[in-house]
Amino acid sequence: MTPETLAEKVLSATRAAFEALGLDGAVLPSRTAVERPRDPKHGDYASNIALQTAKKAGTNPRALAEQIAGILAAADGVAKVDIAGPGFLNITLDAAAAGEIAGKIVAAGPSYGTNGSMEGVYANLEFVSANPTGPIHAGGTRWAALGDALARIMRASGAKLTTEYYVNDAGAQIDHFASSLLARAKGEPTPENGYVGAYIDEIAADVLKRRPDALDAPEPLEVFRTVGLELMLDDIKGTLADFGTHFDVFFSENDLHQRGELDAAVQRLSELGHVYEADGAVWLRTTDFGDDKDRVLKSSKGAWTYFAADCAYYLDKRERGFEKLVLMLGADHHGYVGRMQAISRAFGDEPGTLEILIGQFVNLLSNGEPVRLSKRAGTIITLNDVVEAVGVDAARYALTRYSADSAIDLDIDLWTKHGNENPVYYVQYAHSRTNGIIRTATERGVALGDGYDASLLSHPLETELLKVLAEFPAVVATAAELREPHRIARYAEELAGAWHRFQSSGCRVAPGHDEDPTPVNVARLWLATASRIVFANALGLLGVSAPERM
RNA sequence: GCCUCAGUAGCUCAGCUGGAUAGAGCACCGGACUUCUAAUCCGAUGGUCGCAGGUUCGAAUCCUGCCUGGGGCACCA
Repeated sequence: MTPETLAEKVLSATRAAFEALGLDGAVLPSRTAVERPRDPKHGDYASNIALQTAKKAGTNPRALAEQIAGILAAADGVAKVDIAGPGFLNITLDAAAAGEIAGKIVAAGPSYGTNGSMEGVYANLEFVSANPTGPIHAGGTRWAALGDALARIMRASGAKLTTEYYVNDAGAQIDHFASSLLARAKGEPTPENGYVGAYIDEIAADVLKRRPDALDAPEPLEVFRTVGLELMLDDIKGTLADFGTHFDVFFSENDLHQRGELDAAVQRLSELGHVYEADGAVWLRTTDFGDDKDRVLKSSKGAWTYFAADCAYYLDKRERGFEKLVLMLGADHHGYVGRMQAISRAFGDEPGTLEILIGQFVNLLSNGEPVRLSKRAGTIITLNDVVEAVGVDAARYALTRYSADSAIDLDIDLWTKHGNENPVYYVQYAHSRTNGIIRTATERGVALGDGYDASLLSHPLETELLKVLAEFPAVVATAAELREPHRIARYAEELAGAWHRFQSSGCRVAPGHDEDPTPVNVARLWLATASRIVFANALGLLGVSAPERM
């Protein structure tokens, strides 16, 4: 029995109890959940529904719990229901009912963990969106890992999602980028506000390789702008692809300008009555929507601001049909939240249409000291530096196992260790060990066959492992709802612990060398196979590999 | 000054949409490999959940104020 099924039984038992006691069923929630108690003495699952509803219904939690327990105890698969403390229901399942979950997981395979919590949500998830004037830095690396994992998790929860990278290929920064390239190509010093680093020299050289005539062209700067941008963007795309992060759309800001979408967006905002002119500039009255000051759309010099492009981009996304726009930004951009939300409201959208996730910074540590300089970029640590230091798997795992709200110190020494102090190895090793055990059991004649006797999975550590396995779909759903990929990593670590404990307990999956397989071996092979599936699925949601052998 | 994130074991962090005796890894101490991967496991030690109030049957979790640290407050991009 899955926790979800049990929760439904708890709810229907509660409904029946309300009826029996003549209480008003209107106070009951439409759904409830059971939790896995920390203390095994409290049964397999616990429900606090009596505590949550008794007061509203005007009765005593304990009395209500008594009534629910009586009804629930008679349900299929429920062995025992105890009442504890102020009114907790402690539920123990039949071993067979608990053991069924292994079969369900094996049957579901790669789809185990998918759930419908975001079914029908048509969403756009934008992340990284680093300026194409240089390599992706450490902060962007975090969003690359986190955003990609979140995309996988939301899709596993049924969302119809497009991932998107906004390319700021218009404006002054690109001008500085182009003039920096041109200067280096001519062997001149980098101009003021220019970009420096080995990559500028490389790209300048590559532009010349592709366009040997670049310096003699009628407008050399334009050649360096166009070709340089393309090369830089290709470099970024390649880096992201190597990192396992996929974007459905790379959206060009320049296209917005070319298509006249800024004028159209501002026109629309103007019609809605939120635009005014003052001091020679054109403003959006964002203060009507909670921003702390109004924002300029067009400067007194007649140039569109970046903010005007933001408005156009927002409108473009909405006109492409997305109902929910999720935007991941670094903590250095949190000041943008107010004005971005104001754009959404100014266009008449409901609160919640635009959702902005703010993530804190990443520091790279080596020997306990912050690493500050990048080999290639010269100034700041890049995604490639991080991957070079710890590898893709460790980097992705390290960047997704912490809440985005926490600033993290990524310690190179820790994340390259081969031991259980390194969480990614701990989890990957558990997977490969599971795989090895299945391999050995298979060699010794154990096969899944047509089925297994679920009641044989009754050892306390088997029961515990089954409960952890059963939790996975709910963990995925919660991670999707709260946009918190780190829950998947933490869950994987918990599962690894449960698995290692099970297999260290003397509960053997494979028979001894000269022994014939028993029904217990078969049942455990189902359990091991289910475990392997969940490890692989959990790591898959994080974009981390699940090695067969280590 | 305002906004925002964080403050939980010696260290790094979970837990925070209110629930039972606050957890994990590391570190330290003591154990377990003729047996499916010891890259593992078991046990012990370790806590005024930053401080002070409040809300209630119940607060690490919600509210208010304060303290400390990170980040941010452009007609830049």
